Amino acid sequence: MAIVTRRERERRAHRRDILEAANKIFARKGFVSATMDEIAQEAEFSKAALYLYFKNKEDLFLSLIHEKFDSLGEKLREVASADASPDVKIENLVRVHLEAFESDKEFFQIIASEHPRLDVEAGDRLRQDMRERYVKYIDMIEDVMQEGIEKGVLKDVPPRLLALALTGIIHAFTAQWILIGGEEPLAEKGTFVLELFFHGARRK
Amino acid sequence: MAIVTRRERERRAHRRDILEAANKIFARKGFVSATMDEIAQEAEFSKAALYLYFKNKEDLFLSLIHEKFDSLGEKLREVASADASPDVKIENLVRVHLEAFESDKEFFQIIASEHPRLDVEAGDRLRQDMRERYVKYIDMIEDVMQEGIEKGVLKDVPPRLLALALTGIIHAFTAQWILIGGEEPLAEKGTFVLELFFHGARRK
Amino acid sequence: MAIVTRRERERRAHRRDILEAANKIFARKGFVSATMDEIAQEAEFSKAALYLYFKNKEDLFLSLIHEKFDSLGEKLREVASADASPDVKIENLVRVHLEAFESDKEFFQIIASEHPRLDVEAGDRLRQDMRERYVKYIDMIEDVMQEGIEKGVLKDVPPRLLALALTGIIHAFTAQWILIGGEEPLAEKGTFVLELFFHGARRK
Amino acid sequence: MAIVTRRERERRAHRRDILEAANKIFARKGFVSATMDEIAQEAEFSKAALYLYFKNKEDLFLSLIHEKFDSLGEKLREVASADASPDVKIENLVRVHLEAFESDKEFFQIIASEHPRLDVEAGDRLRQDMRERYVKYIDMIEDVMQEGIEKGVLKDVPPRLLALALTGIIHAFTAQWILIGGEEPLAEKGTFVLELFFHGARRK
DNA sequence: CATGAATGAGGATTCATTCAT
DNA sequence: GATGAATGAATCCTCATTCAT
Repeated sequence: MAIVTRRERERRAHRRDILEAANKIFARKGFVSATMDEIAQEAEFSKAALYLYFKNKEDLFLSLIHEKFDSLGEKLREVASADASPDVKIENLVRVHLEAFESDKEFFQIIASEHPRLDVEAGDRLRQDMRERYVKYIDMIEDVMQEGIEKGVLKDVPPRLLALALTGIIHAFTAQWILIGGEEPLAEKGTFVLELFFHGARRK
Repeated sequence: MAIVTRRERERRAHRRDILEAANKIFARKGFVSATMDEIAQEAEFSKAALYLYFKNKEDLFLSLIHEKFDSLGEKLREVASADASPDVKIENLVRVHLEAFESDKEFFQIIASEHPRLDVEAGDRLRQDMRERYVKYIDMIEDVMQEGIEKGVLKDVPPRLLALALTGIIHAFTAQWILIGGEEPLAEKGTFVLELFFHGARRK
Repeated sequence: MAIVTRRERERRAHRRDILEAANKIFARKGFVSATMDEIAQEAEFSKAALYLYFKNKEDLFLSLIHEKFDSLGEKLREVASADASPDVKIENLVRVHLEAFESDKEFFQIIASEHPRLDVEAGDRLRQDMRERYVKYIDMIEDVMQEGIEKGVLKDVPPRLLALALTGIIHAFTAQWILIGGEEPLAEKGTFVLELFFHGARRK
Repeated sequence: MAIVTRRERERRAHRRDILEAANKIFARKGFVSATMDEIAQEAEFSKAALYLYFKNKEDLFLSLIHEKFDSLGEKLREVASADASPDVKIENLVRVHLEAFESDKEFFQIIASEHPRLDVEAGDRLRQDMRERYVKYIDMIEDVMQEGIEKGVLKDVPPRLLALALTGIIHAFTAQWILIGGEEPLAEKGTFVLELFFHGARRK
């Protein structure tokens, strides 16, 4: 059992406050346009204080990405490794996704906007890092698809393509949902996503 | 008979050169991080020269967006208004999309990355403008879906959701394709996209 | 009892240093030609530091104008509202003026050179602001003239014209004084100014 | 009799057009802020054309100053060297001044605003040059004052101071006149200027 | 003679980051 | 640990001036 001093507790709380502020600002402006000044203001700390908790702007950004991404990853992993049929797993996958998006709209805006530039301009840690996370995330979904194929639930096509298709649909819905203000419950769209993914759009 | 002097011809060519350079740099760095200096270098012009052709950085960016977006829009409009069954139209929609992405990888990277921040931080022309284009683009696809529903080809569900699903799949495939380097022909994925969109992933 | 921390004291001192440097440079080059770089250099600060104390170049300039102008205005107001005959008031007016010019040669060079363009190209705060100050300044002198007329000391002519004439003479003397290097004491010219203003140049 | 070809005539006309445009723009913006582009636009010539008629911006400005200043100087010289009493000469001096100001409001705005910076930042021709003109101008007026003193019309005080006082009054009136829009006839103020200069403001 | 096009040399402003207190 | 203050390194944009046609 870890002993956590008051000092340590406070430290963590402050760190969290800063991350939350960063989340808001990065979502609003994107990585480049967001300024440390703004984030400090939002966090109600001095600019210099940010540097006590994070090495630099990139580190702050990355920490944010890691934390949130890991949290989603954790949930997905649970779903994927659960003892359930592929059907149920996929259903849960979608649900967890939509719930995550809904509860953290701001963060996923960041992801959506910063992701595409990742492969180019490689070299710096940031890009490399985000890319890896993303790949791992798709990999995990691919695994579920693979299992679905093996168990005869899904068509025998490249499972990566299935993973991409599913996440593509989810992301498109989410993007649209953000675009229209993110008010109505997103989770409700789950059944539609699944219906479409499983059976397609053509009338039988 | 349009009289085009050599002067005018050169002017247009230079404008085009700059746009192309901008395309490359914006795709690589995003709007904010791209610098006029870099673009000038890429275009083999002086920085000041850029300002002879475009009012400022935003104008340059917007001109780029307009031009390319309009070109895709034009092609989609042709497909949508052609005298063909919804099936064929959707097939063509996908094909045109993938072709466009393939032939202009760099540009669509820009779109993908700049779009998400558009609704936030709105106010300036740039955001407003891009947002409008995007909505118009989805609208057009929605119309095709609507027609498909009316003609009994597609399930009777909100056509906008169908439009989002289709573009979501396409974008996911494209993003992945870009991620892995954009080498293998993207167009080949068309049949898979259609199969998935029409019939879903479940084995019958 | 005002509590002034060392921090605060230093801040004010630095602000003052920058204003003084700005005074010098603006006087030498005029508002447009003066560069923030030069001012920073003169103030022995980094260029960026200037922006910690003033919003921008215009703000720096305006702050300078305000401060000095207000100081002169204050002195003139004292003179004007004193309990004294118009004769004495006018005498004091001239004296205060010449003293102010003499002790702040550089600043009044700025005024002289930036003022004329104020009415044209109006619109931005700077112009508007300087113009208002100037009008208020002439107004105050006009009031003294008005009083002189009412008390039968001055001829019954439009008091504004008298105000203009007096300041005109003063400014001409000052300009000349600056032109020849501003070395000999300017205050000595006071009696001559008064003699001329009161009795004119014609031999009796 | 000089033979003036059409070529030559046109050249001069163009030169004049440019000078006039420059007059307008310099008056509006001051030397530094005025741009060659604006002047070209106003003159309805290409920017490059300006350089066919004037070596550079400074040369254009100086040419303008010279021309106008010389014209005023010429008139003043005529007045000064006329066969008339000092009284009449001074009267004419004032009249010519006010007429000149009135007919060339824009130009004298330039003078008023650019003059003060002339003595500092010396070295470049421009400053040097304008300064000389100005001194010569005051000198000429001083000569008339000197003559007035010698003929017993004016008080025996340093004639330069008298010259400064007279021009000071005139300039103050003019500045005010410009400030209020320069509409009402300025020349009417002549008698007031003279009355004040000769007899002062005190009631007898 | 005239001009459209091009550019080098700045200049204002911003911002991540460092330090002394 | 926290912060106010300071700065170097960009970055956008402007403008006088030159040149090929």
